[in-house]
Amino acid sequence: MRRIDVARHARRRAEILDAADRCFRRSGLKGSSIADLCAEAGISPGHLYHYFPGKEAIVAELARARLESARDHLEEVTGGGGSVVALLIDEMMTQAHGDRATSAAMLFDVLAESARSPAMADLVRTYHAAMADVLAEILRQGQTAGEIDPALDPRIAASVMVGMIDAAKSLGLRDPAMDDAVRRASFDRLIRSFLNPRAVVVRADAAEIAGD
Amino acid sequence: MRRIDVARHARRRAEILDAADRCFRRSGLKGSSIADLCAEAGISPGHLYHYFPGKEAIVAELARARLESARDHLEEVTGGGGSVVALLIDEMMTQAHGDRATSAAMLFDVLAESARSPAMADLVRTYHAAMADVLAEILRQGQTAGEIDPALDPRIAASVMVGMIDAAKSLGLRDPAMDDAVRRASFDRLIRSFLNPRAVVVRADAAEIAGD
Amino acid sequence: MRRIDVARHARRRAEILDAADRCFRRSGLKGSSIADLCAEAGISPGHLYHYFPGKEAIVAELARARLESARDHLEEVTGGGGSVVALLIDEMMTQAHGDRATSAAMLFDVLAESARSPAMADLVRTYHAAMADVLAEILRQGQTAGEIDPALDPRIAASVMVGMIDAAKSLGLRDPAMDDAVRRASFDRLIRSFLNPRAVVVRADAAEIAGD
Amino acid sequence: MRRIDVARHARRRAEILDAADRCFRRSGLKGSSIADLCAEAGISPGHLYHYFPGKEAIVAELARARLESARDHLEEVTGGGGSVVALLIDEMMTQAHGDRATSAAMLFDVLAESARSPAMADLVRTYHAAMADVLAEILRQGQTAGEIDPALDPRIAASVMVGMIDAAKSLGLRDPAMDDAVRRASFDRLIRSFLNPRAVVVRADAAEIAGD
DNA sequence: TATGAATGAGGCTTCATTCAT
DNA sequence: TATGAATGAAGCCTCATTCAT
Repeated sequence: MRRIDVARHARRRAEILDAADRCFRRSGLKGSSIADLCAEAGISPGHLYHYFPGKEAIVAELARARLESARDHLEEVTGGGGSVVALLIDEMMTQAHGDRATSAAMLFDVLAESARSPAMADLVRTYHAAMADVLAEILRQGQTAGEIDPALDPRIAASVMVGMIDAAKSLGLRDPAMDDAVRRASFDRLIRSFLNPRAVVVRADAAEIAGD
Repeated sequence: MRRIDVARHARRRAEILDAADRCFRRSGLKGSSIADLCAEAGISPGHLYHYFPGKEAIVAELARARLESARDHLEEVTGGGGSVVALLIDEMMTQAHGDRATSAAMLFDVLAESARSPAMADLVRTYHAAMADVLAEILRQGQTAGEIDPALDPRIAASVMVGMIDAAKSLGLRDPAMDDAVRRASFDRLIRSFLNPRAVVVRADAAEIAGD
Repeated sequence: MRRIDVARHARRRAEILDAADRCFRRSGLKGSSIADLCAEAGISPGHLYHYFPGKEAIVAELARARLESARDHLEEVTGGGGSVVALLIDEMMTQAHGDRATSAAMLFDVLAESARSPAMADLVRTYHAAMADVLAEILRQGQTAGEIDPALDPRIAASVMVGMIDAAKSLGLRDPAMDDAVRRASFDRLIRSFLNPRAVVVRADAAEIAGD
Repeated sequence: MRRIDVARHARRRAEILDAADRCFRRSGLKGSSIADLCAEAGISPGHLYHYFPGKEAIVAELARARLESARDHLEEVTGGGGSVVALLIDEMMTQAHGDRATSAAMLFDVLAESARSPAMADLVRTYHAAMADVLAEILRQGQTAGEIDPALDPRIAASVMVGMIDAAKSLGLRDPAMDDAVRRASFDRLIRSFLNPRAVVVRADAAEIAGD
């Protein structure tokens, strides 16, 4: 008698998560009420509990989904060839764009919450490690290709790179007036000179000699 | 009598703000109730409204106070001599330490809120600008002293430095297991090679020649 | 096919009632939700309404079933020979044992509800009368056998006996630490001396003379 | 500035407890909502939480108050002289009267809850012990006065007496049509023959000889 | 200045019940 | 017969804020 069952359930769940995502971006984690989520999802307050055991579970699942998709995206990007460093910087600027402010807001909400909720802290640590692992692999490729200073510990540098992505987001909020070209140039220099200071110097010298 | 009252009033206000600060660090902006603040400050709920028109005002004033004190601290530190770059890095590590997690949590709460509340956004922008101005002055001194690449725009670099402080905080939450020496070395390299890649390379070469 | 369906229906109903019984014992009348009953019975919430018009009907039917089975049990026990008084006391201790606490809890829930709901009050009165009628017949047999004071009104004494069964249950909750042998001895004396004080005295005298 | 303070607070608390008592008698423990209590007490829903941390606390305090007052009442009654057994029976009938049904309902609600909630079980056990201690003292006096069989363990008999009070309540609900004189006579015989079977027999003999 | 009583809206969650399939 | 999606009222509790004292 039941047929679609699982698919339908999963679809509904996803819809609710989407609605929750919109609410959380708009009003923050604590600023969004269950009633808000339900209104956004177009369901009744009671019905939400057929899909999730509570608000915390929704937050956790959404946070996990976002962190996971960030990692997946990184993994996917890795496949192509080309300059690893350029790729990294592109990635960073991309992360800082899009629904820039709201995306950053939710990330910072999650980070703030991770300082208070052990469960959220676990989530954040786990997915940070996963992202850093993916990035470390990219960095190792860059070292093999001679693009990146071989003396750098890839895993530690990867962790720092994630910090740079956060920095890009924080600057997006702190200094939204900054010109995008300037922003990109700054992070370009920041990342390049961290990953391979020698290349930066050489390039600068070449430019100088060329009469820049 | 007038003067004493004014002083008393100001003192009380400061006490309440301190209490609020403790609460907000502990439980977050939305997670702290007026009752919590009052309990922490040792006053009655009604009385709190003699000092502040509402919770939002407390949050705003506290945020302002914190941003202002961060700027003041920077300004104060500037006075001494010594290596400007080393000073910057020390400053960054200091910021990342202390009640590290709780301090970061409140900053991220404020940043997240700034994506939603125009008033908070103004506050964040204004004080970011103030901090960046102070930092820019330090960087200029470094350029005069030959420590920092003179090609760098001091004001833009200053903005990036603030982003690095945020990055240090975010990494403190994302990767708390990272060794402090490693963390310091990473940020040392990050900042030094951003501000003066040539110096980093030269120093590395010297170390190599010395047979490291 | 008709017959099978009817049997199936009855069987299902009984299963649901059993599940409800377990829930009600565990969590109380108001403490058990329809969802709980369904989970325990292994059916869906919607389906339950094919068998019962609502929760109240389940409670009523279950109460009736329990009171009825108590009466049936008494009736059944009556058949055998032997001392009627001993049989009564055994019955009382048996009632007080088993899933003692949970069984008592449900009885008291029903009694309490009977003070509020006229329908429940009717049920309780009706089945009390039925039980007392059965017990009265036992007592009459005891009087014929000379075991019980013939001056006692059997129907009234029967009502009191039911009260004693309730007392045994209440003491089980009020004083669970009381030793079972002590409990039995107490109720033994209570019942025997109520039903036939002379026999108790004579027995005591005999014991004394024997040099106890 | 505050003056009445404590007295006012205590008065309000008592008023709320009274209102709660009325609600619980009327609709049962689980059947009374916080909104009901507040409406009955004439306060707003939120305000109740200035006096009690939650519903459970109200239930517990009310249960405690009732059990305590029952014990105090017993203690008070003890003071007078006269036949201890008569006093006990009077007490029992009194307990069974008054707002009989509602009082019994609340007791049974509490007993039922004690089978599920450890906290309530503790309360019930504690106050049962207290009541039984008081009763035991009365029984000891009766033994000294020669009214009660000296072979009886007073503490155990006291526990059984409490069970009899419960039985009186249960019979009030099960068989409300029973004539009060009959009810009294039954419990009179029950208690007297339990506490001193010999006296009952002697009295019966005397009555018989007198030509009853 | 200072208290804490008081409010009522709103938060999260549970529930008995109905409905489409 | 059987499911489980769906509802919306209600339950307990918290909150920012106001008011009488």
